[in-house]
Amino acid sequence: MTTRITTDRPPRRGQANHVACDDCGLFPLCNPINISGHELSMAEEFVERRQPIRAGEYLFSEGAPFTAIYAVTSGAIKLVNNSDEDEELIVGFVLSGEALGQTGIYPQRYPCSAIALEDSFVCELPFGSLLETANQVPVLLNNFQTMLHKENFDLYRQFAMLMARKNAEQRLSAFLLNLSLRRQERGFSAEEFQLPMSRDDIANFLGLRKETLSRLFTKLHQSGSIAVRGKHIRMLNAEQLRKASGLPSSAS
Amino acid sequence: MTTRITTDRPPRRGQANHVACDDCGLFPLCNPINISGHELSMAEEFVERRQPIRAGEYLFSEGAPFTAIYAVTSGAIKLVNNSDEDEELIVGFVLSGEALGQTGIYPQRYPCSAIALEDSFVCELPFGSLLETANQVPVLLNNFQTMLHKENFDLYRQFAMLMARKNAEQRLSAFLLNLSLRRQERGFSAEEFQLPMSRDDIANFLGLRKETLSRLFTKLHQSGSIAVRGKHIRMLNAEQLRKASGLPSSAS
DNA sequence: GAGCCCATTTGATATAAAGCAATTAGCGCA
DNA sequence: TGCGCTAATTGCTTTATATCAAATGGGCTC
Repeated sequence: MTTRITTDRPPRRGQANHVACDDCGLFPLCNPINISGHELSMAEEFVERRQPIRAGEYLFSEGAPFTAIYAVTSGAIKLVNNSDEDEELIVGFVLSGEALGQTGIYPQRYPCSAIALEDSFVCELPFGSLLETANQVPVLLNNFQTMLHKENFDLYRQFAMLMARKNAEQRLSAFLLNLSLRRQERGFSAEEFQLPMSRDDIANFLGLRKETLSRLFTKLHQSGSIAVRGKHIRMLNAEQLRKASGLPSSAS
Repeated sequence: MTTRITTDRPPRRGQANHVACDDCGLFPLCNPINISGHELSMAEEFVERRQPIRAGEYLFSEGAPFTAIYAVTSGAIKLVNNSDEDEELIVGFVLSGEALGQTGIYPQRYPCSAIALEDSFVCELPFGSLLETANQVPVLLNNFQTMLHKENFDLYRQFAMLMARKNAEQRLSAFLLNLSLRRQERGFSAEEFQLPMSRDDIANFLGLRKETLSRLFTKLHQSGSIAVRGKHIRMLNAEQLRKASGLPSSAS
């Protein structure tokens, strides 16, 4: 085996592990008018492209003033809440192609910290530029609102309310389906991938202990739903996993 | 003991059990400009005031087109998700003075059903009117966005993420503190009140069994945190309850 | 390539909550 | 006021997950 960190397949377009612009969650903001003919791109002027961030580094910190929205173009980020003094509380993971920081808009402060799970690249869209341009391009603000609402609903409200009532196996099943689906949405393989986070991080996010989580990985492996080898996951039977998740139809 | 249903104290202003307009969550939308001198009130023209709704009746149904935002002026409403075919999933409670229906804006459909827990009154603010007026009064839209973000953060994101990791006692403690705080915000007594919902509803919302919940009420009662007699609650030691909730400082 | 460190897995036991059954209490109605 | 229905409580048993402890494994450094 080589020393390559990931065995992910490349996305539909662009370089391996890097998401292409038109698969990126920030695309509707970077390119608010992309209909035939018109070409207003904020990307050229405002977006700071491909900034590197090393594993463990903070992209922004909880409570810091809200200045920019980001998109992960490669790698992965965890969102951490430290308000509970003693231990960190992981409130979400941001995958390659997904946006983060949007939720800072309401109180004008980031509600959580963003920490790189592995060496990553991000694009930065300063919020000031966004507002300035929004006056000329109303659709921009609309795109932003849509993004916010979608995120609030999909990522937080539904998922968290479900979590509160699901048992350990259902939580892990739902989590894996969720990751797989999100990868698919960004043009990555939904069937096979490397988990960017540790077992501890998953356990933290799902409100379980790492021992319980480990046993569950073993159980899902043995039941034939997935193949697990360390962080490498292969989805063998998504339908079975969906049943195990206790979710109605399509996991958010 | 008399046959009066509730022993709630009256709010700061207005009739007993009815919230006054300026304690109402819809106030910033009904009266977007209430600064000295100006008086633009949507209330006079558009708001349908004090519509009665009987216990068990639907105010709106999950999936129905989004037409209006409501405020509960007296009584209480439960928000129910029926997407899980077999059983209902209670995703929240709306108390007197609070708004509901706002979250229908994104997909233009109500994401859950609203069912009266007891005979109640609501005000209705048609969304069409809101949009029309918003063109003339930009601050209106801003108030609306603020309301949405606040709700998404307070009511759902934080609360639900906490729930997923809290044990039964912590959940119930947090729930009671949350109710108490919300009553206080609307000018009702935070120390003593009637629960508008059944034990089954609370258990459903908190992801617990009613037997577990019942034991916990007994436990909190015996520990001196609260006094319970059926649906009547008296908060005896909020600080103790806060500790039991495992929440950092002020429960949302 | 060997050794070390830390993440992960596995095993054994304790504990919290669910599940089931029976009793009690509250409330509407005759 | 008493009856009857349903909600709520309580007791007992089972199950799922946490907890504690030990063993294994993978990746990194030298």
